[in-house]
Amino acid sequence: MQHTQGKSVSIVIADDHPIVRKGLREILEDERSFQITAECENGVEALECIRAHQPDVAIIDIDMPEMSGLDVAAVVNRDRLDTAMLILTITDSAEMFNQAMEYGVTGYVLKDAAVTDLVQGVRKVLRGEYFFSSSMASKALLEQRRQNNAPTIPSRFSELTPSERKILRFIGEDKTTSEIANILSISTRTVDTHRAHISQKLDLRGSYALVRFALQNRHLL
Amino acid sequence: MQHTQGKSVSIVIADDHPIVRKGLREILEDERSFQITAECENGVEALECIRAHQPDVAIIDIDMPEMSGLDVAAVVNRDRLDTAMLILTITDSAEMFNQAMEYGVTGYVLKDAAVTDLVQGVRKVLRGEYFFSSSMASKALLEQRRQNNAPTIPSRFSELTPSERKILRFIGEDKTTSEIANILSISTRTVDTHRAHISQKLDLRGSYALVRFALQNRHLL
DNA sequence: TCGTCAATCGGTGTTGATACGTATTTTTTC
DNA sequence: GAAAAAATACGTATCAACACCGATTGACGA
Repeated sequence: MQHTQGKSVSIVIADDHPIVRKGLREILEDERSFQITAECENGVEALECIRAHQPDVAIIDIDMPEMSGLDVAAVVNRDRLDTAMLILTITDSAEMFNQAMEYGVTGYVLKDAAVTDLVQGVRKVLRGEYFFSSSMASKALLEQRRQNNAPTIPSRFSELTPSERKILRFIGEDKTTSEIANILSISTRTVDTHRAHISQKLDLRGSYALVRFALQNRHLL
Repeated sequence: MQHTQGKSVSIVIADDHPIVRKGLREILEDERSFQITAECENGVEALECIRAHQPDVAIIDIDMPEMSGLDVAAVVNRDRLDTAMLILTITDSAEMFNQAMEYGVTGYVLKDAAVTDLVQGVRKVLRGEYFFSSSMASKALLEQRRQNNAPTIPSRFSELTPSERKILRFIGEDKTTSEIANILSISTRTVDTHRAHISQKLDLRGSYALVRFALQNRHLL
């Protein structure tokens, strides 16, 4: 990563809310060395911007139309673009966090973080360091402990097989077991089995918990 | 409503996200005559601020900890405080919109509205006029047409009785009928009856639809 | 080739919720 | 004080899902 010292830092902002963009711009422009190269209002645009301007840092909202912030990160990572990424989000879901990490995102800031957090975050990712909002950091620590120490309540979402994910999507769409069976032309018992496996892996009990999960994690499916 | 002409306009901002507050402040301070009297980060604080400073306009986020923006609006309305209210929101739910209207809110701006919308909105509510983000306005028109023309699919959410709302909240918290019955020390059959009435009023079929509704409209309950 | 895993399908009993109803008591409102 | 609305409770049949348990097939890698 370049730009470790005194030169100007180019930044691209991507968020679908103009008010948030304005806020980000003002906060960042209070820093002498920061320069906003472009503002984007969706994921596709963000990707174009990053390709075109090759900024030092991209600040990307997760929840955007067209293409989510995670998708943008995935492509930036795949194409090995030389732009450090800082993800902005309101939710602090561990799954999204892990996804982001896999896509080479090194900064993760909650929208309700302090203003100074953001500036600090940009500085850190620029230097190739990691930065997380403090509340996020505690989450990450928990996660770590979970993976190292304990066989406790592992939310093994990533272990879901393709079929299981498909079923889970349908559940989120309010389909009953027999409806799903009809749509997929398989037996209801098969769907039943898949449901059972999903519940096991996610440590969920009861049909409603499944619906809740599917609704709340639609973006992962 | 006072302050119809050239004097300075005092404004209180309430939003739990510092970044959004910063954005709002910057946008509003670009207007000569606007003056930010205070920033609040939750509903309780907002109410105190409004009471203490008696601002001309309060810009209130709906989704705040402690006390929602709607609750704040309800109290401001009940106590007949002389502050015009402009609600900020990400969702454009018709129910919330109607609630807000009932609480004397005259401005309703989506967070993804244009920056100019916000300034314009403040100006309008200050003059005692109504202001809605354009996308909101079209929703309102639809609503109107629905109520005038057609007896189609009336979501009679407001007809829910207090008990029914209470039950619905529990349903959203994943409680079964018998659990709810235990908690409230009433018969399961009573809870059954309430469920049936709720389903009727909301035109929902199946237990999952109820859970979905409760989850998606938690803020209304 | 052998084992593992994903995907498929089945039996049976139990629980939770719905869809019909009806009916009493309490509270609110006029 | 009477009418209306809300909260309370019950019967019975049916359906959807879970919780046990079991099994077979095919693919892929060690």
